[in-house]
Amino acid sequence: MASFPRLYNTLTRSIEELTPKADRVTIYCCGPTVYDVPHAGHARAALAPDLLVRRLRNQGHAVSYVRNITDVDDKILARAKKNGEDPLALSGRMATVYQEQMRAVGCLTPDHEPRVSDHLTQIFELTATLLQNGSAYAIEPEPGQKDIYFAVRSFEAYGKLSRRRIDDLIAGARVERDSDKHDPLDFALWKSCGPDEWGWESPFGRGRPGWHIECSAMCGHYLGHGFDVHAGGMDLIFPHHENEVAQSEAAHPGEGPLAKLWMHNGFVNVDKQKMSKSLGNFVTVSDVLERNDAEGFRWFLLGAQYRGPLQFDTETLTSGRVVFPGVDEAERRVDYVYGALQRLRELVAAAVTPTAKLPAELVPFRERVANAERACEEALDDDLNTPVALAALGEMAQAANEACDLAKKRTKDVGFQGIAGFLAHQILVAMAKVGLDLGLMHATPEAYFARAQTRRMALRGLTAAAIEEKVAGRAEARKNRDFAAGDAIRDELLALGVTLSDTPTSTAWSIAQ
RNA sequence: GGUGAGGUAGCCAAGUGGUUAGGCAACGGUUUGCAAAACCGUUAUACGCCGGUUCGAAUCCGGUCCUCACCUCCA
Repeated sequence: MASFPRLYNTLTRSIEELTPKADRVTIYCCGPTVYDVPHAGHARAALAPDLLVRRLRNQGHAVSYVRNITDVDDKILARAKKNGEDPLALSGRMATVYQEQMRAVGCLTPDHEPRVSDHLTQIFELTATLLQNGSAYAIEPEPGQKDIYFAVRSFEAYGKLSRRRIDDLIAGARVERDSDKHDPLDFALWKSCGPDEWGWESPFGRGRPGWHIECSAMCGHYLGHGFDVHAGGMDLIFPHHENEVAQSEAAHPGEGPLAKLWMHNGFVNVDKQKMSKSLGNFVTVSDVLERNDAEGFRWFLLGAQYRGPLQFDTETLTSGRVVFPGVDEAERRVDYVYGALQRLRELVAAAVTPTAKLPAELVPFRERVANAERACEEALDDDLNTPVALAALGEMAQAANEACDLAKKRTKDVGFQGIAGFLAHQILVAMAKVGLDLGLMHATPEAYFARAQTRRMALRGLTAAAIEEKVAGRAEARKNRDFAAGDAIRDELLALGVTLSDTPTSTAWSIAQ
């Protein structure tokens, strides 16, 4: 029986079960305007729909996922001018960075990543439709040029998404400089420009599209009118999404709403304030990935439910180095879970004896893991409650560690080892499933720890060869039972950030964050 | 002014009427040559404030204080 997640719908202000119109769930996410590198907030915004897509696919549903890239915009033009760069070269460059970094934080590549510059035709068509049916009007600042505006008052339902009344908006009265508009709330579909300015030839003369029209044109082109889920940041509810609704629904009268369900993610806050370019308090994704593991960052972002605020703390150490304590903490959790996975894999590698009936002392482990797996899925289906889902994954890792501890105590019981290995295999399967939903734990533990170690060594200016030389020296001292000398070396390494852990046969080392 | 979100233990963060969220940090213990990791326990009868409803409220209702966001570009 097919089931679907329940999600908060901004349109109805309530939690609803996602009920797709057709066999394929259609999802559109408002991506970034690419005039600069992405910051932590962009990553959070990409994450919410990514979780939904993952969950749906893992439940066996077909999904069409579209995330646009706005590569035509006045901010891009302004930045390009400043750089002395072609605007599309700048936006192209930044789009690549965005795509790479979103992939790095574990976001699936969307089925389509349309760019405005490739969809001018669709924008022309939509604009023409709105002109034809009286939803939009043209003003001619120069002969042969046209500025085209959407007539907000022609769309009766205007304000239904953001719950604003037109008259309240007028009362809120920003100063309107462009008095050519019929109404101060009207917004541009097409902005004319001179022959030497950045723009495209259109049926309305040379110019550039307005801010909102590109999303209406692209979501309609890829998903049709009336798709299932439209996602984006909370700051887009008004005016961007309100205007999208107005444009698209005015162009498709009688065809129902543009999107059935609107999901909006909360902000990443720095000192309780929204992280934003204009405040200058932003931390870029590169800043974080330089310092922390990508999965640690993802875990951090999942640590708060997507609709609420997420507190991003920064701390400057006495050394001057800036660290992100919250991300560090999340990364330690990732270490913990990978550590448990590694132990499970070792147990499986040693022996696996499939059995229909586990001994009584192992039954509780299997039950805990099954419960945690169910809790994780239920949490995700309940409006993507990722903090609860992460707690469930942590519970699985803890059960795994306990089971491994138990097996370790019984190393001489060969029969038990095989059965424990079988249990370990089952736990691995369950954790892999949960990891797939969350977009976490997709590396092998060995690969994860190797990459973490490489990065942490680089941060501290250490090399493996230097560390191993010290470790060898300590092993020699310990072999001679000169524990004082051995401990001195260990303390020396610890001061450098290297932690040693002795096993009966060898010494492993790891780097602190 | 209009609209919306939120205030939960030292910190982060779930929870929308009654049975443990979870994590981090700190401390104690098991284990260890000593450590690390792992495991167990404590910190924790926390829910901005004042009333009300109820057998029972962090959770519902009324009031109030504070914070943040959107109304101009924003994920």
